[in-house]
Amino acid sequence: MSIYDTLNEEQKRAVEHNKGPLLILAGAGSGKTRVLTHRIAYLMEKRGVNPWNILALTFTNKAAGEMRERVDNIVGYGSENIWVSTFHSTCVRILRRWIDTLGYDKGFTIYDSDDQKSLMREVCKYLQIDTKNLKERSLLSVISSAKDELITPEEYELRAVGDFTKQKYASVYKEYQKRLKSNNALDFDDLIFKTTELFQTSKEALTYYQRRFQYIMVDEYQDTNTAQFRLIKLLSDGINEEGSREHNLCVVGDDDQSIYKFRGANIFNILNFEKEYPQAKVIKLEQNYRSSKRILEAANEVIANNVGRKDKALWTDNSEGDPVRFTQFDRDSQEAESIVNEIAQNVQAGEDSYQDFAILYRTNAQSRIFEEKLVVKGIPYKIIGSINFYARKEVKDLLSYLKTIGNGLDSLAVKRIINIPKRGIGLATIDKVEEYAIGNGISFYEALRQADYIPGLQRAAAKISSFVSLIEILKSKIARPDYSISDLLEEIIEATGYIEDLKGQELENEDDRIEIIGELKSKIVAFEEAALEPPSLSDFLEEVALVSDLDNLAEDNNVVVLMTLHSAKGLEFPYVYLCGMEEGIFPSYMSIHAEDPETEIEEERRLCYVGITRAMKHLSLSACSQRMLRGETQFNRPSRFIREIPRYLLTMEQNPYNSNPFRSNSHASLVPEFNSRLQPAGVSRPAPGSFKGGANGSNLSASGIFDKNKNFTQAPKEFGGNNLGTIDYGIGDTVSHIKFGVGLVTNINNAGRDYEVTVDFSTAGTKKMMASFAKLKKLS
DNA sequence: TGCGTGATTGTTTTT
DNA sequence: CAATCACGCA
Repeated sequence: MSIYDTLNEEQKRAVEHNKGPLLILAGAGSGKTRVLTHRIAYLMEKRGVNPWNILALTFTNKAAGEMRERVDNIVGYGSENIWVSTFHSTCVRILRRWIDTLGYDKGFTIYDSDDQKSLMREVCKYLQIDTKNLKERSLLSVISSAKDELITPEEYELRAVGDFTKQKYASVYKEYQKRLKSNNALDFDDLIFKTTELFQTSKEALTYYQRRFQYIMVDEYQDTNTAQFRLIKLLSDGINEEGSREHNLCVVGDDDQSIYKFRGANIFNILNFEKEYPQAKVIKLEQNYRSSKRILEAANEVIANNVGRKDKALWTDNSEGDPVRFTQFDRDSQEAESIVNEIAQNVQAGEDSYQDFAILYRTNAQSRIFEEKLVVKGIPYKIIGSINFYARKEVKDLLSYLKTIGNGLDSLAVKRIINIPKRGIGLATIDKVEEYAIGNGISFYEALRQADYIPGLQRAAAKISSFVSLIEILKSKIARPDYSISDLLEEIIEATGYIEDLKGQELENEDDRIEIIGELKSKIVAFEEAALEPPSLSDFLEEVALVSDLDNLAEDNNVVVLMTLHSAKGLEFPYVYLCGMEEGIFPSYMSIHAEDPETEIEEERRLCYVGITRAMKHLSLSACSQRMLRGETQFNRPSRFIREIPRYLLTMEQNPYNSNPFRSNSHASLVPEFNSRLQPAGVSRPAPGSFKGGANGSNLSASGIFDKNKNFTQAPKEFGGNNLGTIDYGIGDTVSHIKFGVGLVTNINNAGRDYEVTVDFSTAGTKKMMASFAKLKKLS
């Protein structure tokens, strides 16, 4: 029996597809990584393709690492010659070799978003742009979108004619790009952009890679942006020995999981693949191997509310599974505590371990309260993505030393550390040096070396030269072949007295900070040990620039993981808690109030689909009627996505913390149908001592229970009353249900604002349901 | 130059 | 509730 026999029919067809473009529409959990890895194996084993000629592109290092590992496992030999890497690393690798043709130095550094912001700050200062009105972040996002669309500063300027704001953006973009170049630095978007630029200017480079990459695979194709699309297209446009274009391009994606529009992802890349390549073969993978029937159905029902999707229907042979749970809490603290307690109980019961649980949320800020509760309970956990390790202050400081030593042209790094620890070199001095540097067309560091010639420095000049000689000494040391990066770091800490300085500052979390430095040391050591030959400083800096939090997930083994829905894509967990299912949180306030809410809500819905389909066995959704967000209390109604899940798939619970639901402080109804009109979630910014505004447009005003204009302090009291509608059936009556047909009412419970009715259906079995959802009709 | 204070202000998601 | 910023003082 061969390894290919374990594949289903469609998977097999995808794996065995011969030449020409192939689009694999792979639903969530349909085994797409399996198909990709088996296809690579198949190409090598059965079609004699040289591993050297295969390129597999992913978006995250984690995905790349997984694919590499799985390929290694099924391919006997030669797998190390396959290029399996992220778009960004691939581009870095190419640029390291060729970027001099674009006028950059091959030792370029990569700027992260903090660096970008610092640089943009300088640009704004230089161009005298008031960053009160135009924030650095928004300018950067304009530039980022331009780069995603492969628009150069010059083109941007051309398009900006007659538009004052755009002309301003154009000048910012130009200056920003100029400074990046003089710092010999590239930002994330440049990595892709410059690679396409390289391929368009250097026939030699393009031909080289076209010849090399005769088979190209792209994972998560729905997330590609225009620049990435162009890159793939250029690479796959090569001519084979017979002189024809084969386009051996295999892309895998799921339009329903396209969640990176904000980052420039162009969903038409996947929707129009067949137009771009009319000869393309399309294969759909619709069998899900991950989730229970109920979870999958919930996901299908939610995503069905989107229009303009590629037609597909996911199904599974897995068991029915437990119902999906929805719990409505009063407060975010209760939500967190309840979830954390539940995880603790489950683990204590012995069936499951911490790593089986994931807590997913829309925004990073929501992790905080969970962290609090997890710490109290002593549960091991890992929060992905909130702050990247390499973005920590201490780490950035020390890395800036490394960068300064490795690439003196990176002025940002030099400026960052010139006064860390304090050397008495202040802003005024830096400005003078900067002026001199610009005036003489030299780098900032070069200007520092000439400090003696800079007018007006006086005492600072001596301080600068001692800094320069420190760097120079370190530079000469790293040139020695036996001197490692970890030695260098050690030396930097020693020579600068960095740790002593840290201790001297008497910060409250001093120990954490020192521990972080230790962690950096061990990461460097690990990097050096993993390398086949002694890595260079720039190798390490490159690794650091491209690694994300998520990539290290496998390092911590048995922990509960917390992350955003975006980060969760591609992962799976037996238990998934999808929390903060509230209007204004998820879907986000931004999407509800966007210029084009329809489109934005669809993206949120895809995100919800991604979240639901992460769950294998147990899915628990929750919302809070009251939530603290950045120092203010929000009152939110349950998310519309809850309502999109059919009732018969859900069990609902309300305020488990209140034994008496009538005393609940809840301001939002559990019953989504109750608020038939969708309106913005209410946010109050109360003046001290007085609540005003409030749950505008919520069910409460709609129901007439209280008026928008009334004070909130009074509202909860008034809301004590019950909303129980009347039901015209009782225990023992026969009723009919729209989906389940005819059944016998066996029990009715008062569940706070609603009745929970238990019905014994002749065909569908016994179901518990909320009276207001079930719309039961009395028959006798 | 550097530090402390109070005020202001912000919010999605990330390679 | 943060993080950032302007301002004033040593």
